[in-house]
Amino acid sequence: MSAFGPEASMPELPEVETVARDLRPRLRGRTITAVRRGPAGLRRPWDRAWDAALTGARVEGVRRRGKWILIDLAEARLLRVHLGMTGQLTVVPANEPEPDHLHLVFPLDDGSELRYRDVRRFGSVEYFPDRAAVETEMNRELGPEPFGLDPDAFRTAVTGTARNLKAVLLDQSVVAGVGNIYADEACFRARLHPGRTGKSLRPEECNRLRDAIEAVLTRAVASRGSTIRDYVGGSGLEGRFQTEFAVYGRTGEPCPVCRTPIACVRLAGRSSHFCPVCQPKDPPRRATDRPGSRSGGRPGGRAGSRGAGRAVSSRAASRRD
DNA sequence: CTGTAATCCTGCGAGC
DNA sequence: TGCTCGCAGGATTACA
Repeated sequence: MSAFGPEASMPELPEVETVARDLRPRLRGRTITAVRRGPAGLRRPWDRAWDAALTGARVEGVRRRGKWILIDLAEARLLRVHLGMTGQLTVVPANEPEPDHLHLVFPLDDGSELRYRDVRRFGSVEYFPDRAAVETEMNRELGPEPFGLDPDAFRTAVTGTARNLKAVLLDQSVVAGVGNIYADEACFRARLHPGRTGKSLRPEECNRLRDAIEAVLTRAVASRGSTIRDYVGGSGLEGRFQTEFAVYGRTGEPCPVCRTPIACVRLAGRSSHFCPVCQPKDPPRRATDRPGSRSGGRPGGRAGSRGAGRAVSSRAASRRD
């Protein structure tokens, strides 16, 4: 592992879930007593009025949605955090020495404090006075959580686009929480080339992908996510899933299944790792396939072509009113 | 519609 | 030793 920065945790769903779980018992029931800010701004600018709004706010709970951490505050208010690439959200004793790149500190009523540190400042911390309004907006932009995905809806979303699988998996409106690492790992587990187009997948391949996403993320959550270099979760413990990477960051190393060197190409603007043998680019044709068996009569589900102005895009498939 | 690339940002390692 | 450069990438935006 040489090409990764020192803070590179690349927080995807498993890492964010780990942080949320670590923070939950440390934050629940606590009251924020002040707000301190560092000089550097984050992705979304901090509103000075939030200082007063947060002071005295009691924390009711900590949740995760996609890659977002949601800190529920009393009176239906919300603190929303995105870790970006290098964000770290921790609760530590207030007398703990402050590290560099510390951007936000929320002292708590028990002598500890919630800290947001972020070297590359791709992350964000935002306050919302109306929790329900934010959730409505998030549910409009985010697809379903990747656990217990409805196979039919997932198949519709995947086969309804000409984009490649890597782009589809990174699209948070299709499935929420998948990032570059777990997209590659899921494609490997499903034995699908990440450059395959969504609409080229047969139903059985869609189901394989669906199952692979869930399996990879479940295992990663159980391992407390992946630690690349010295990333730590909200409690200071390291993740272990990086030792289970089959393809990610393993360019040139042997495929764990067939020993073929892992390849790396750029897809959707991201480095994409795969086994050229286990994940063939061309859709496999089975000997048992009857020639000419799939002809007419597509089930009439016409999802596209909505004339309205808004860009509904692929989101329509997984959206529910 | 799809893809590509730039944007934000810092640290690291390769190369000179 | 010390410099530049490319790269890492989540989300967003502009453009081909």
